[in-house]
Amino acid sequence: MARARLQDVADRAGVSLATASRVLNGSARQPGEDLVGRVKAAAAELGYVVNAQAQALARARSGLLGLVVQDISDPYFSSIAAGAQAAARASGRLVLLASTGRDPEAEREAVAAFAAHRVDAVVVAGTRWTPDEDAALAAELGAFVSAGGRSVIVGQPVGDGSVVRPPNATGARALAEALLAQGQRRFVVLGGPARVVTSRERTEAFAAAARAGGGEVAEVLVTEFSRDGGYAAGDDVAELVRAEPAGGEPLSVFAVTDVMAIGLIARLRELGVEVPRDVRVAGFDDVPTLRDHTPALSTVRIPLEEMGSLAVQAAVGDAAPGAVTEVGFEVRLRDSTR
Amino acid sequence: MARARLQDVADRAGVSLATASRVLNGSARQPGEDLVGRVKAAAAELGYVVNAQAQALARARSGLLGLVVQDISDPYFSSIAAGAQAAARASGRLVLLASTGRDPEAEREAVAAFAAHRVDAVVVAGTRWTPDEDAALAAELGAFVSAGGRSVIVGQPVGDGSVVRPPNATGARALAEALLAQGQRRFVVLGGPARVVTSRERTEAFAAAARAGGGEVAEVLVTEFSRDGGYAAGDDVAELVRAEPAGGEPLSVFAVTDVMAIGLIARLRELGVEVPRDVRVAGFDDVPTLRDHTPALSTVRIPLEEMGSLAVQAAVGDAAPGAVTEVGFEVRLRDSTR
DNA sequence: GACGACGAGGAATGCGCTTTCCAGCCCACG
DNA sequence: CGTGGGCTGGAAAGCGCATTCCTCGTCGTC
Repeated sequence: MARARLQDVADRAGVSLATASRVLNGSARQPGEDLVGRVKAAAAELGYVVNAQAQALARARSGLLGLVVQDISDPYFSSIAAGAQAAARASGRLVLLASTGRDPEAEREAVAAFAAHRVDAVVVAGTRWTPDEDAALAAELGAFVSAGGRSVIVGQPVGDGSVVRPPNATGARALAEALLAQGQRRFVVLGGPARVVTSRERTEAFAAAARAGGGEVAEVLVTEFSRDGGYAAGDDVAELVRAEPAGGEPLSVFAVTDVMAIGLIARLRELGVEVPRDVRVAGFDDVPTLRDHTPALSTVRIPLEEMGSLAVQAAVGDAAPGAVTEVGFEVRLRDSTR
Repeated sequence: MARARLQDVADRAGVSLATASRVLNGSARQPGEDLVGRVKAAAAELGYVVNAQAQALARARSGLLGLVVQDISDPYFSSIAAGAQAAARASGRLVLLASTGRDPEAEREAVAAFAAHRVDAVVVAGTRWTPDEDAALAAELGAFVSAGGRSVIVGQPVGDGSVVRPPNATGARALAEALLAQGQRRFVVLGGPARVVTSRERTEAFAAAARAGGGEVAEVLVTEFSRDGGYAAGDDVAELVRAEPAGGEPLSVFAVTDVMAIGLIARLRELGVEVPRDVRVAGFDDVPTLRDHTPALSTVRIPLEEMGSLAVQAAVGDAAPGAVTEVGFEVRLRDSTR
């Protein structure tokens, strides 16, 4: 059966199209009670389902929210997505999702596709790259915004638009200080490539704070920004550990994300290096799925769901565009750095 | 600046609306070379971005795909979503995401909202509940399908529409057989409430196979269908373990999902019950994020991303609606059942 | 009792695009 | 040289809805 149109409902109820529209789709002006009843009954009988596309066209707003993340299967992003989705629903909007596989060009394409669908706002979550690689995205977002859209970045700012800022520097600094307070002095930082801004921010802040507090950063290891990167770095870390004078304080490794820390620990275990006995390891993010890892991972908790939710609120609320929201964090020292 | 319309492009290029449309939006009929050039140039100069809403209205297809999952932050669903999103992109479609928090009514609402947005197809992922609770969803899907949409379920069939079937029964059976083959005989099953069909399917198949193979199912524990449920059941399991005669074969627990198994193991550890020394634990799903858990979890791997991708292909491809795709699985015996 | 204000319902316009249908042209062929 | 077929570009009719006017009826007021 073909879909009923609003006109069909109006005909069946014996009213005009305008009246039916006012009854069914939330107009400020409500017709008389009898008409309302007739229209609603007719709509129910016909199984009328409003066409949101047509509505969007007529109203010039789609009720859609674009969310682009770098990898939806990564718990970091899926947590953000959960928060964003919930907030979007609360605001009566639907979420258009794009998962880009960490490809800057795919990010740009996603924003372009969202713009074509006339989303009310777009939220881009994920670390930034080099200015060059970000340029295309910035341009696309700029075009979108200057055409009347709103954009919010979760991560490092790119172009204009609001930003929800993860506490990379402050969190990494606080973590360093907490480890120093425990008496740890010799550190290794395990980061991703320099072009990954999140990695760079955490690395630099941690290293600076460690040195400022009297610690030493023995090495900054660079690997892939992923679990497998952490795993791959296991051999290098094991070597560093073995080169340490026996009997001293164990080395402390700060892996710039939890998943890298997890991969690292897995490889170390295979190599017979025990955490925290032989080397301590801390991560960053406190992703929920890894809560039950052994040894329990010391890390910096950041409120991922809240970040998603804040981003959406900034995107659809009446907050001034261009606002920067820095969220809180909490250092969690657990067994992996005992 | 207001958005340029196709009409503006046509005017600037000195051609008709029809010609501009044919040039820019993939018509079979392409105008002469000079016109094509002029139109493209005009579009570029104006920064023209097609309005997909209007296109959808005129073409009567939206290029949208609705995906409803029960909890996007759960790695089970985020993996499915990753596969679905990738397949959707490959087919040139955008994904509308709804995460329902395991609320059947929210599932129904999501499908209704998708129907309003005239998605080409909707994919519903997640376990089913009781027939009563599923009725509303079934009706909503039925209406959507009879209005010309397509629907695919990942999980247990509800209403008509195609199904991508996780190998719950066959997988659980195979796991039981594998454990029996290792010489294990005494089992406990840790499942969710009976209304959670996925839990029921796995529980029943496992128990039947265990008994058929000469094993004994000492108990079927019921808890929440989540990590916390597994955690909460830890005390009961610990008690069962302590009640065992010393020196015998350790008990084997089959938790119907990995996350439940993880929660269970976490609680057992707190209680001083070691896995696998004091009790063995197996899970189901083999979610990627838990790959590095200790002890490594014995489980049944199911191809989550592939399931998402298959569902989308069934939804947008020309496969016969109503098809049932059962995916494969692989029993993975690891340390937790040694 | 007449006039004006107000409110309720309906006709019509437009949102931005696709797609028929038409008219005009050029070429080939008889 | 005339006619028909095949193209090409354009005009126009929707797609399904929101919303602005407009009209008409009703009630209140003087």
